[in-house]
Amino acid sequence: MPGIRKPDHAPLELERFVPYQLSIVSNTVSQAIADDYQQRYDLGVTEWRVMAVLARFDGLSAREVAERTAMDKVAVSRALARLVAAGRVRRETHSDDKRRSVLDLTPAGWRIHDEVAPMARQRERELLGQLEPEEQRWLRSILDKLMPPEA
Amino acid sequence: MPGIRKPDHAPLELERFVPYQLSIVSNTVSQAIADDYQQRYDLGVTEWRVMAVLARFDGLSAREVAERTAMDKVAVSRALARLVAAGRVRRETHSDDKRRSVLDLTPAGWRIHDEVAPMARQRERELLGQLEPEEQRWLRSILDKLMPPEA
DNA sequence: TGCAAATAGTTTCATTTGTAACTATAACTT
DNA sequence: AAGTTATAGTTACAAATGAAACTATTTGCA
Repeated sequence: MPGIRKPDHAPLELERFVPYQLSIVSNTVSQAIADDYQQRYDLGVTEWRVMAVLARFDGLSAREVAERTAMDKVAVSRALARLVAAGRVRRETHSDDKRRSVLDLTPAGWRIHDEVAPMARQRERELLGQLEPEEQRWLRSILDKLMPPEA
Repeated sequence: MPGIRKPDHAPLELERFVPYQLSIVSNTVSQAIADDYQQRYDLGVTEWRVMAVLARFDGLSAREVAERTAMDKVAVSRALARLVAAGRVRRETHSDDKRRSVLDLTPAGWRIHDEVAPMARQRERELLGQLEPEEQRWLRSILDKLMPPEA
């Protein structure tokens, strides 16, 4: 039976500490989503995020993908290498600027996207389903406020 | 100028997708806290979490630490190895069950705890400070609801 | 023009992390 | 008591991640 500490050290109560709670909730739901597709499609979280932005915006460069996914350029480069090798993303070189790539989902990439996206949405529904409609609205507006400007 | 995709593929809008928002907000604030102490004390996030629970509950075993930090036992074992080597945690063997360890912060561990805990609290205040008091209450009660039962 | 600085992206290497296997001790079953 | 199963914790190996150096191209400017 462990003892409760004296209060003069003012220890943190992890389970009521908001950054800790955010981390647990975030990891739990992200893991649940990842479990849906990781093994099934041999697709990592970073790769899925890249596919998700390319589904919305085609012709992006790798740097633009990095901006929109809050990933760094090395992570994007590695994810793209795998996606291109797997035939899920097409990579061409920009005609005016030969440093830049021009990225698109291939038909195979679209097929995977169209299967994974509904699963991700379903998990989001399950998460929000634990809340009352009023709470769902508060959570959304609070997260909008807390999101860093760049992201 | 990238084009906007046709809607028939129903691409995910990452920046409004709640699991994604949670991940960004959580990583941003966790990183800010970690930046406060990582280099300064040569202390990783996992190590800090272990110290935080030992500050509240002394004499825990490694497994109990793992439960209370939502970390797996390997991560706890590694964090403890570093903490013990650095003289921040004392590890003894349980008298009745020689498999179990009995863990406590050392005076050096307490000194670090007493410096880091206020910094962490300050970062939490800064995060919540972006919100109205009403929003802060909603966020707290929503996170309480979303926290998985074990954690 | 020609040279320095900036940008896009990749590669390399070290560190971190995750999974599985392993050791040691204790608990359960008969 | 003997043998099986479960538990606590560590170790070993592979995969993921991060930081820095590197290549190629473009931009800024003297």
